[in-house]
Amino acid sequence: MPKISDQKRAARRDQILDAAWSCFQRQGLHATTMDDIIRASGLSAGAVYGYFASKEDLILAAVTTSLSNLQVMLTSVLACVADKPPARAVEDIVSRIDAFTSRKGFDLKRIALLGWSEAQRNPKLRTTMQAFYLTFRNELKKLAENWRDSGQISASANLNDVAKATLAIVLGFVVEAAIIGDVEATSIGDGLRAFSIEPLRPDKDSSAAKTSSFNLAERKSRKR
Amino acid sequence: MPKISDQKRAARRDQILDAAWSCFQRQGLHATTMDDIIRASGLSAGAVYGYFASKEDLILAAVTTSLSNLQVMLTSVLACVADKPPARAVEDIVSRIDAFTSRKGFDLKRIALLGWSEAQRNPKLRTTMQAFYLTFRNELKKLAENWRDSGQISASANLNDVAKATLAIVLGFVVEAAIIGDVEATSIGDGLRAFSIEPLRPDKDSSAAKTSSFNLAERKSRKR
Amino acid sequence: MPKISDQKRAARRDQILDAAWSCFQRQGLHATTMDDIIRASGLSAGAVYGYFASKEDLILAAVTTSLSNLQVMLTSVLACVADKPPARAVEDIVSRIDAFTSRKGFDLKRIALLGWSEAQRNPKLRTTMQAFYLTFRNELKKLAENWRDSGQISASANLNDVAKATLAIVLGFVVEAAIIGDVEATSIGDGLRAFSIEPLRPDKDSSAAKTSSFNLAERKSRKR
Amino acid sequence: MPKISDQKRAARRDQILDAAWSCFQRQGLHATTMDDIIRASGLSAGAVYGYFASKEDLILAAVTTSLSNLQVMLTSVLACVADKPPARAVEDIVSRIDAFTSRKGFDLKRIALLGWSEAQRNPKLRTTMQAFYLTFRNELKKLAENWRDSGQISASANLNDVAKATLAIVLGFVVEAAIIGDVEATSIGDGLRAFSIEPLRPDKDSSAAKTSSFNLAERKSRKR
DNA sequence: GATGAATGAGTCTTCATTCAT
DNA sequence: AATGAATGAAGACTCATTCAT
Repeated sequence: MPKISDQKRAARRDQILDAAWSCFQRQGLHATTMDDIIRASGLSAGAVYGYFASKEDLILAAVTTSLSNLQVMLTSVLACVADKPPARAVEDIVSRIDAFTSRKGFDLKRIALLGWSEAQRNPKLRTTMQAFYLTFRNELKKLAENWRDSGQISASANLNDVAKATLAIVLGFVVEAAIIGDVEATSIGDGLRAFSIEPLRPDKDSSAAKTSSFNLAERKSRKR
Repeated sequence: MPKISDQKRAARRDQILDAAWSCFQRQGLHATTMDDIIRASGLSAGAVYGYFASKEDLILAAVTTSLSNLQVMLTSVLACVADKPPARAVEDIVSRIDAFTSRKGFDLKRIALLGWSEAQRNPKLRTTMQAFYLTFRNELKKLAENWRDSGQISASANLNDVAKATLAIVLGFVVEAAIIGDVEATSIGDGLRAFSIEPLRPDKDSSAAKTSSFNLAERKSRKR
Repeated sequence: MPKISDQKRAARRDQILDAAWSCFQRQGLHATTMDDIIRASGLSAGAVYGYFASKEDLILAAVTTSLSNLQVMLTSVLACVADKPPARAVEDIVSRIDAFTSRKGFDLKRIALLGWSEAQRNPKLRTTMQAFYLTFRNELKKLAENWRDSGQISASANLNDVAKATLAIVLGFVVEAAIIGDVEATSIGDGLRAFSIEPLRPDKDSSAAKTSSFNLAERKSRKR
Repeated sequence: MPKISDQKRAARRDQILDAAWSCFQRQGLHATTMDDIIRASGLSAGAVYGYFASKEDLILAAVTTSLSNLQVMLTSVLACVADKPPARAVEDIVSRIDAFTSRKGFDLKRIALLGWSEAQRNPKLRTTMQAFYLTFRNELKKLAENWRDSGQISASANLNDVAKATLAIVLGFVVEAAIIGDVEATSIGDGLRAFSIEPLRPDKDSSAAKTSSFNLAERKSRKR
């Protein structure tokens, strides 16, 4: 039988990964059986094992792929956000993360929790994740540099600390949204803004659409 | 063996819970087998099942107990922190969480990730957790009220948003510390302070710029 | 501590046996756990094991006791029935068996099936049962002798065969009643009578109450 | 191993069912472990569970299959027996049941007792069995109609009662043979015949009286 | 290359029985 | 004598992985 084309192979791989995430999200990483994934993928057991040597492998690939998709997205937001003031920048990042789905119908936030948990006991996964978050945090540090240079944060601030705190807010949003579920990017943005010297948005009502490129529609019901 | 005293019974229960957490932390919730826990507890299978009806039950009890211990601790920190400025308050809360171990040798932060992950697929656990975090967030809102009343945050700030953002920072610290591992309470405190009007700590200015960004060990000796 | 009186001991034993049958009847012999019986008896595990050395022992005792109660009853019916014609005698025996409950609320018929099944794999039980049924069949043979001597069955009939067939009808009634549930003593009596030269009961409608000492009330809906 | 043929699949199923019955008959339904059956079948645990979802399922299938085989057999005997006089017909039915083994080396009679016992606590099995016995009894009723029409039983007999009594004799034979073990079809036939107007078998008179009551071995050579 | 039936070690859980108090 | 907590050997069932076809 003729070798399958590389393109087809990649498509198959994605098909399996899709199926896997769909199951993982519904049942968690460990409660999902290979059989669940096999059935969801529409392939045979042998076929799936032709692409991934073991369940662990499949989990690793699934998480890595998601992370890599996320990376691409973050690079793009960070570029857009380079010149924005802190609270706004964080809000935009969070907003994009909130909206992000590596594949149709998948909630990155819930998936992240699964990955973090698994990283506790899977060193390879842990390493991959650390690298990812360190890279991201480094980008946040560059952002912090901009903020400092433009006087938006204290001139003597330790940029590493700022990056750490900023990353914490972003990650914390993911947890809060996944577990409690009533948090939005704007809550984080407005909350953070309250801490700062940055004046409240003057345009809050009149020009909401212009102020942020991301979905601010939900803001209407505000004002306590 | 006639009827065991309530005290002894509770002690046995704790003994099992201790064993369980020790295993869970090492191997994760699902990769831990009942046999692991049974052996770690020093009891027999039957005895363990006399205290917890199923593995799921044991997991639920383990998480719930941790949460409840955490609750007690948080109540006490929140009282201590009521009059402190934002960054300082957050730093103190985070610091206590960082140091917290419900039982000797257990890292609450790693445990939290396991619980969050499990809450995705265990409705009872999810509900318990939501209640816990909502309660905590409500306390943070009271704190935010103090901040506002004392002019430490914007007078027109939405307190719910402030509480949400504050909770995010705290939860995000847990993730960052558990996954990357190089974050401390002071990083969060200092990072957050950089955003604010709150003056920098007098003993900070001179050394901040020199501090290595990833090696934070030196900071430990700083006065807080 | 003083020795318990023999009377009290016997009462305790009966209490356990009662509890056991109640469970057995509901759940079957094997699906019933010792704990079920212990709880139903209101005693402690140790106490129950003070009376019966093992579950097998308890089963054997339970069946044996029932059989022995049944024996007493059968002796009395057989005496009453000595002079009655075959179909009537069988009907009366069956009727008494149908109504028999060794203990309040227990259906002998259902219990019998459990015992028979268990006898397949428990030699001691099997032997006990064989002895019981052989004794009963021997009584039926004496009955058959009366029938033959009074010309109610063929003079040249093999009395052993008659006893075997008679026993079969009685046992078969138990099965049919336990499994299908729509059979009564009168059906058996009337059905058997149809085979014989014995004229149909002339008193079928007018004097039902007198014709049989046992519950004929249910006969009303007859006549196909 | 690609898709297995339906035929092969059915053969494997039968292989498991054979193994199961072999164990059940030896040890009873509940004392038989899945491991016993697995080992007896020569397959693996997983394979067996691929054909039967649970032990309960396997028991149900085993009983149902036996019942269905029995059904086929009974249909054929009933056809053969339609014109025979009562005692003869019963004797023939019983004789065929006695000889029947759904699979080589299995004793239907012992198996029946196990099934009846199990039906007490398994509603699905109970229903299946009731349907089976009701069908069979209905066939017996048709037989009874023939008997009545040909004057072999009382013209005014209630056919339902006759069918009930006839079924009782058949079922009772099964019990008696399984528990005591010294009964044969001829005993039942002869015993029943003694009750009736049906003339004794011409070859019977001379030897009947001499025949030992419990050793029926000699009877085998008698012409039927 | 693909299939999916088969494998069998490993999981959770039960329960008859014991024995320290 | 009585108690009931503890034992631990099974038991039913699962599921990642393989390999004959």
